Amino acid sequence: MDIIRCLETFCAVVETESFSVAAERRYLTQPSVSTHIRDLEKHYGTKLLNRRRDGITATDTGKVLYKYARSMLRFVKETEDAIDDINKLIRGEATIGASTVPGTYLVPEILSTFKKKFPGIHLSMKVGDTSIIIKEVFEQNIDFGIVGEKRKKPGLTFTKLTNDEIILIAHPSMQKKHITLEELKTLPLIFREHTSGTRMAVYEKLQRKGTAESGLNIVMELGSTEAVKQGVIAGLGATFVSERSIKHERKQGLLKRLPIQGLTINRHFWIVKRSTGILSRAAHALYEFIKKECT
Amino acid sequence: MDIIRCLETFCAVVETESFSVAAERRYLTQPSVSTHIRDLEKHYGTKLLNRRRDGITATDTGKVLYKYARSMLRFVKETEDAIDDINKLIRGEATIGASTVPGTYLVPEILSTFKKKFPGIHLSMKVGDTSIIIKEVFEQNIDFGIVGEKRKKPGLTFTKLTNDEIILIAHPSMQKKHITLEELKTLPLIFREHTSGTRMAVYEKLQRKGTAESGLNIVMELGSTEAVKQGVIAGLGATFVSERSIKHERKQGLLKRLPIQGLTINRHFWIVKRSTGILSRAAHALYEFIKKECT
DNA sequence: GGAAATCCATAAGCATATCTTATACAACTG
DNA sequence: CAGTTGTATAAGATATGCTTATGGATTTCC
Repeated sequence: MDIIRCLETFCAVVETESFSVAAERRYLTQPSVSTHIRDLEKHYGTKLLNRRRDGITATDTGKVLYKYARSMLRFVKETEDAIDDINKLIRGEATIGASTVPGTYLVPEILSTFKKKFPGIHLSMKVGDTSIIIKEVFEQNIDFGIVGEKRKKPGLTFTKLTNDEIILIAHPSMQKKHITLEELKTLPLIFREHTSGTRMAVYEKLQRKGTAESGLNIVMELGSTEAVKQGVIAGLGATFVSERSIKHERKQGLLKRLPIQGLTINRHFWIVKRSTGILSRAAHALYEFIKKECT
Repeated sequence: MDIIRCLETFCAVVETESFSVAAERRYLTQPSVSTHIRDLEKHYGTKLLNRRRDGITATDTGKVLYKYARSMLRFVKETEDAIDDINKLIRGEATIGASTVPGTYLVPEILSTFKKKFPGIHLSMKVGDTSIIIKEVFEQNIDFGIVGEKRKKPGLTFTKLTNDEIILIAHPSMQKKHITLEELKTLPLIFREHTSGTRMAVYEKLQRKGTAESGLNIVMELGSTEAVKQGVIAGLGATFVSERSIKHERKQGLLKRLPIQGLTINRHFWIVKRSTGILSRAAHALYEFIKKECT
């Protein structure tokens, strides 16, 4: 039993005084909350919550546990912060390469996130053809590369970064189960600014299918993915996002996916590094970070 | 990921300076330790341990995490103690019933353990025929009962307590895969004192199979299950124990099970209570405790 | 110098835990 | 009294974590 997880749920229940509300807050279903609480009650050998019709209250024991649990969760957080603080101090540099597609659509965003966590690491990226990037890795000019395809070459290791599909999402009230490319042209769309990697990837793909930007019905441009999401939830239009970024919202039924017939925008990449080569601390941190972000 | 579990492993590795030794200490295999550490390193985004041939050392970050982890684990323990302390204060009484077999072999031990955790609860037990116990539960003379069989009766709920098989264990060097009842008679045996529930259960079963106590080759009588186990590990003889109590030792290959042809001592019981009846706090604690102990 | 041993990493298969969906049940609410 | 709200339970799907087996790197011993 993952006690930290259960205690988080327990705290949520105590604070919201409800299993079902706590479930929402924790992005779980209500039955999961029930089992978390049951497990805790079993673990500590005592009842922790009074289930009454007029709301949930902690028992005396539950109140004590709540105090401990809160401190414990705070402590877990503190630990993470402490390690993060150390990471902030790491200095060094990492030089990576990326082929055109990931170098345009994927890596810049990741690097910018990485930079926040490791501000002391100086990053540089070289964008070029897959063959060039692979050659550069082999010749130790860059620490590692991110490319769109795997190639056999002794001394190099390729690791797959999981698919990150870009999907169209709409308000759940939307009747249709899927739409055609033609229908897409009339659909009210919300987008981020032109420089967004997701937006560029979508445009490129649409263009290859014969649909130009001007052919779309863009009703709004917003500054952040979050704002765009909220726009869709508010029913202002549909948008394209990476599948990963809307897990919660889809689970909660706030958004629904709207497949487009004959159009999937699937990005999957490979990370290539020398099999034997030992990475610098900075490069290693970046390597692991990218793997973590794309898995 | 169960972070507490991983941190426990991490601390064990730091303290033992070895993955494999830590694995033993934690009753895990070495690959499990590897993944725990890998998961932590991924989680915190940084290397935590230096893997060198001359032993494992924590990185600077690892050292910091170790300090946090130790406090965290201490805190988890403290929380448990705090709840236990509250449990100690619970006063009340619980009256249960048990049919002859569980009332002799199983319940006394459980009650004694329970009494340590809840010293303020006054316990009493009535032993009698299954039918009588069930009647007593129904008539609310006792809080609940533990019986050897399930009977259909409206208004009562039966919950199965998992099997607790009593098995013969021997030193792993023992050649044979299994033995006969005849061979058992010559096998050097270690036992606990006569009043042990396990011992009584074994004797009773053997007697029914036509083997008296005097027919056994008892070489030693020791005071505790732990001492008996150590005796077997030391190669002094074989013994009977409940399957549950030797999980670790069997996993580690310190002990092996020695099945006896035509002899299984399998105890499984039912706990019976009124379907609607609400138990007192004390009785409820005992009810949950028994379920927890026997699952 | 080479064989054996030690120690950690990785892979594959399997067991178990943990989710989710569906359903039951109890207590209010209109 | 039907409908609604809120938690418990059951069953099935999925994910996680553990173990066994294996590999690679390094050291030790003869």
